[in-house]
Amino acid sequence: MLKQKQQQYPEDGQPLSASTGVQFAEFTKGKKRKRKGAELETVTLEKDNGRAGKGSQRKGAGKLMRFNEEGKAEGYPIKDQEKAPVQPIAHRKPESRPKGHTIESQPRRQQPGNPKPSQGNPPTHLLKRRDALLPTRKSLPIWPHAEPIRAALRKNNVLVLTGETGSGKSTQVPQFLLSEPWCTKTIAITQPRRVAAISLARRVAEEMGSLMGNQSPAAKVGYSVRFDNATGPGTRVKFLTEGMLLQEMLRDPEMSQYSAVVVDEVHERSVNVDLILGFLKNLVAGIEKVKKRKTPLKVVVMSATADVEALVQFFGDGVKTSIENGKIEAGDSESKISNSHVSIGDKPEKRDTAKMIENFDQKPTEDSHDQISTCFVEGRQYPVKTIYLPQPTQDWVESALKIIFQIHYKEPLPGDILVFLTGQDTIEGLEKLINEYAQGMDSDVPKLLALPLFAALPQHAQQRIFTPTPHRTRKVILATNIAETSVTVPGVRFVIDCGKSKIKQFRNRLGLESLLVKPISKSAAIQRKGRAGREAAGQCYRLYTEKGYEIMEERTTPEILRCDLSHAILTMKARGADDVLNFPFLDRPPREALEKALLQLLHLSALEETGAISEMGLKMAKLPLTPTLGRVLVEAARPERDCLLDVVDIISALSVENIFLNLVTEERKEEAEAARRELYRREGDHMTLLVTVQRYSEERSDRKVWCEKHFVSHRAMQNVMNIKKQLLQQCSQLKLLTSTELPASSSSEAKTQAGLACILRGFISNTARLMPDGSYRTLMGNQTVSIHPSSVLFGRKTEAIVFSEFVFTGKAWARGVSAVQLDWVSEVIEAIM
DNA sequence: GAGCACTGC
Repeated sequence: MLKQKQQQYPEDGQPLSASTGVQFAEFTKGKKRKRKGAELETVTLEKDNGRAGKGSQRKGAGKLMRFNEEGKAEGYPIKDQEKAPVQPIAHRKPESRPKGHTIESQPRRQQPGNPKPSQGNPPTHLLKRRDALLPTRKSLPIWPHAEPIRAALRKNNVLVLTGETGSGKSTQVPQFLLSEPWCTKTIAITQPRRVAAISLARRVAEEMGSLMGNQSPAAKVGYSVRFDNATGPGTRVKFLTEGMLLQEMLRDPEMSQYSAVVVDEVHERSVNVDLILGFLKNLVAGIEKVKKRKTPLKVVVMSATADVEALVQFFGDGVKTSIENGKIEAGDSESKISNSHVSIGDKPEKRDTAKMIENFDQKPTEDSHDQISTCFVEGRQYPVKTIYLPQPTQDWVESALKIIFQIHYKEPLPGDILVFLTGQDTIEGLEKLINEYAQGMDSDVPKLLALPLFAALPQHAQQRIFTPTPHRTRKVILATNIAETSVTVPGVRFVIDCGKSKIKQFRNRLGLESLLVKPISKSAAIQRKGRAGREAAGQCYRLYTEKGYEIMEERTTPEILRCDLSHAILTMKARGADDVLNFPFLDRPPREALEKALLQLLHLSALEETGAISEMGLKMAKLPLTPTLGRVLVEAARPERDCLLDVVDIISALSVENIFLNLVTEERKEEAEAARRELYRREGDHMTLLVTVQRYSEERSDRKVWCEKHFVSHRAMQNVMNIKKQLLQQCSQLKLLTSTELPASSSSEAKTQAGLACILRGFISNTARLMPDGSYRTLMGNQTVSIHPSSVLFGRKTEAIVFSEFVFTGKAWARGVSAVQLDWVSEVIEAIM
């Protein structure tokens, strides 16, 4: 069977014949250009061709590879960043690191005569490095735009900047603004991911000849991410994650420490970025009831895709329009803008990069903030040829397999293949098939090395994609959409895109979330394709037809339209944006979703009957937890509960991915069951988590060995301890930690009951009772739910349950389950209804 | 007796 199939792959390196069922319609430029709606694609191709020669001639381009062309060391996830904050990004090429020293170690070797950093002058080697980097900076596409950008922000408070991949916007824009007369304080630049914030800060520090913020009081550059704050009194450029800035905005509503906020990667449209933009809009327009700033806050919104119109409209009169229309449709706003506005400078279609700033009045008012500047900066990308399937396929694992071997036989090395798949199971399935087929290859054919890549994969296995490809070998990286944004895989010239991805969707009616395999959007398809053209010209095989591409949605549905909104709304209320139905949303969630979330917050007593935020709600909003978990924590601090320390342990464990390792074989599973038995508690999963965290904390000899013995993830437990520490700090700040709790003050039975009562208070909508037929039905909603097989209560019958997770995967499952008494549940429900 | 894309405070 295997042999037969192998013979379908010709050995002479010719493409597969029609008999194999794989044939591709070639993507032709001319044909495509005439087609409307595919313009973005066409434009990229055109421009790519134009830039290819330039790019390849560019000297020193390769040396910058550790950063992408924006000077951004794109997010290889170093999970234990806080443990190794100065660890070089995993895929940095050794030669691209500063030679002979690191920024971190050098200061200790200061010669006595050299100026000390604390005296305000950076060490000379930093200045040398700064000067050496200047030519590279000057060659970035954004460099010629420095003056227009400065001029635009002198005139207006808001700038929308579209910069394609490789334009250099993330590193250069803050540096352009630093010397401006209005810029007397700090510039904040937000990033969706920790690694990006950290590595951008490092890069900009190098370019500015500065130390990192926590190394010297004079250091000008810093970053701030959870568990890792590297800022100091002299920090003028501060990279932070979106979540970090949101927390700051709750504590300092007028953002008094900043002169400007640069919101980067807006096109990714995280819930956090949507909230930040809404708050900034209110702040810039003076709508929010915050203390007025003495100087206006400058706002730069940066996006990779040309969504300028929507953003301009948003900061212009967006609020009004969006309320009138209920929901802004992308197409709608586009046509409106183009009718009422002149051209906004160079569109992507043009290759010429003349001055691109043009201001245009949205509507004349006395306020200058109604004027928004826009700017487009081209990127640096090699051309990528797109190849579609002639016929749609159901079995993309099979199609991918054929194309992998077709490329392998036909295309010369080097040139690795990146395959986008939906999840772990399809990845592992394809990996197995590749290895089977590769065994049958002739010895004169180069080898194939299949490497899986998904977030749940252990760190060391993920690292394998960065190790140099062995001689006469082609890597095939099988990835989820982690490779779309979070990880840049080096060496890729061929992309195979299955056109699907798993998307989480919250169902308001049922109050549960489900994970669905859905077609990706055009913008995601373009993003995936672009991964083939980062180092050289490439090819993208799409496992769908050209028609299939054309019927894709233009862009991925923003997260705010498909998630549980209770956290977002609590944040809004905590910031004083009381009227959530009229909040300036870039995309307005359906009314039903907003109301569902408001009701949920009311049930948690985070809101008063009037809809105003309660004192409890304010505390919950300041905790790095979902509203439900926040509520559990606040409940535990009440004197009559008095079980805060236990509950912090449980919540910390609930805040990380599974702390119990997932075992594959039956044998290992049984082994794990036996080893964990001493941790399991009949009260359920929450008390089991508590015991596990307690035992781990008590372990004084070797915690790693303890974890191995109990089949517990050491990495997850380290994370639990970090979160625990942070929660305890915040509890003390919020005056929650004033209880007289003593470990021996009450019986363990009473403590368990108190802990469960707190969990019940937070998760009151996630409760179910046992029915006579043995099934469970939720008490608020009357839906059938089953205890997930991963629970210690699986297969057990108890009169009522409370669960911390409610997911739908073929069937409604309760995960993280505790047994409770039915009258406890009824009591709480009666009290809140 | 099931199955889990990806971030982040």
